[in-house]
Amino acid sequence: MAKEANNPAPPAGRFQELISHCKEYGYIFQSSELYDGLSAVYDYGQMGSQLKKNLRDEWWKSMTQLNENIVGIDAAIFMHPTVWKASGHVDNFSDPMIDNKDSNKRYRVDHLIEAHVETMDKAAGEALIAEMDGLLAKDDYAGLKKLIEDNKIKCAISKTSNWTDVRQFNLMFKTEFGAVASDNPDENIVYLRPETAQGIFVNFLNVQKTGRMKIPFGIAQTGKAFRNEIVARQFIFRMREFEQMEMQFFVRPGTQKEWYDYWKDSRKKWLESIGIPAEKLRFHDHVKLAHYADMALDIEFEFPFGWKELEGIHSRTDFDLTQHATYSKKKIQYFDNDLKEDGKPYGNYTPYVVETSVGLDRLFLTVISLAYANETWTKEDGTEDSRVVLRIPAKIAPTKLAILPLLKKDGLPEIAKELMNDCKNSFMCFYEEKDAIGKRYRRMDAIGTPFCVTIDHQTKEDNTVTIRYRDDMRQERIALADVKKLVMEKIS
RNA sequence: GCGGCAGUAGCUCAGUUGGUAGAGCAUUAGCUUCCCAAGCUAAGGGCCGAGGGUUCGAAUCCCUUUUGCCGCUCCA
Repeated sequence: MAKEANNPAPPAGRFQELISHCKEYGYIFQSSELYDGLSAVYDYGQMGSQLKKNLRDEWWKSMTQLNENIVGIDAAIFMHPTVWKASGHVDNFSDPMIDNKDSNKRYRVDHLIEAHVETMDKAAGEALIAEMDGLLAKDDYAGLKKLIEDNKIKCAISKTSNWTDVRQFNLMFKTEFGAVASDNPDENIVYLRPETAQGIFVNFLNVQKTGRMKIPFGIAQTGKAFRNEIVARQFIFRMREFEQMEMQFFVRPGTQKEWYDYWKDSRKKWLESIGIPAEKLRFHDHVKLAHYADMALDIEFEFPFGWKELEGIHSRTDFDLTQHATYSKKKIQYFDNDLKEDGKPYGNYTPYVVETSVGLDRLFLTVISLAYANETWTKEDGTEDSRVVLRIPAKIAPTKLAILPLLKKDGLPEIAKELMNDCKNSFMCFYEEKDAIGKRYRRMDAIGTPFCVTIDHQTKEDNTVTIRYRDDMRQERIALADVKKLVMEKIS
């Protein structure tokens, strides 16, 4: 029974189908749906949380277990507020913005004023810049708006001065720390981390010393990060609360290029190893580099809505460790005992960092959008048949094996439950005795279970069962005693 | 955040000029069934996204709000 996927396109419509399917089969629900939902926040359901965990475990294993020089940590979400000053997030993550009501075009206030200054004579321009800087330093948004209006600054598109109020868009969430509010509210502010990387940098010395780590070495971490995005859309692609899987690799200065190339290659291979086809992945070099980077690229995946970033590889130089050394007034260096060509050790230096950072939610979306297929075909009797199937690779599928007695009588359930008890300690199993066997197979296809075994009357006679494969619907007869071993082989 | 469109059962949708809700599939409990959904019987499930207004009466008209989609903007 050869199958043909009948709907490779259109992507937009298929994407809607996928979102519905994720909800219907317990993969992803909108957060607080009972109360109409919370914008761009999602919950993982009974199937989704297991798939997400399997992806996280696979990443964790590939980093920490398979690399002797990479260790893992789990840093807190709350960090000292100064961390975010040192990292640059407090200054760079918030810019006053203003909208033109006629063109709906949004501008950064400083960019808007600076563009206007270029049309003025030099002295007047400098005075205006000085005035703007003064207002920006005081966070005087009303004053900035007045400055724009007084100078009759116009929108380049609508040519009008019909502006909204100036607003601050700080992408970091703030909350209060400690049960009792201080007289000075600023003293109580902590941020929800906008990235997990800083938890690694501030623990660099702890891990290096207690783990007796020698450069080059890496520190891996998975965890939640939070960004108050202005617009967060496209399902779980851009969420306000999301999970990152990051590894910061500390190297000798001057060797960052070779490690950057190494991880670029290594990470793409890993993505392919969990079933992402090479032709659906591409590198995209950053044209404009962030303040901390000397090289940066995205590994992009062709999502149903286009090529978008899945993972980032950044050469962060010694920016972060140097910043934390400056702000904490503590020395953050590494003594390298390896000998140079002249026979002397490399000595003290601040290591350079190559970062790999992948969004776990985006990886989830990648895997499930590749797996989803809505298929129809013609049966031997000429009638149409169809199914929706999630071809999630067996090693990351949430449920590995469904155990199905053909009938719920004649002792078949007893044999099935015995097999269930034998297998469930080794991998996730699902037991089902209700409904016709074909219907149960369809349900397992819909949640992505790669293997089904059916216990029938012949099982009682010769201890064999039918195993049915999700991907091609093929079935074969194997010994009951071999089921566990076969599944273990397929998922390893 | 701005503009446009939309929100009826788990899913896909119907609901006639305003008269307080239906279908199919799904679910649950039985029956039947010896290998690929859609055989029989029965049951459960919605105050029509939320709040307010107009009206004798609102799923239907108006306002606000929320969520989603598309475009713009943003994404160190």
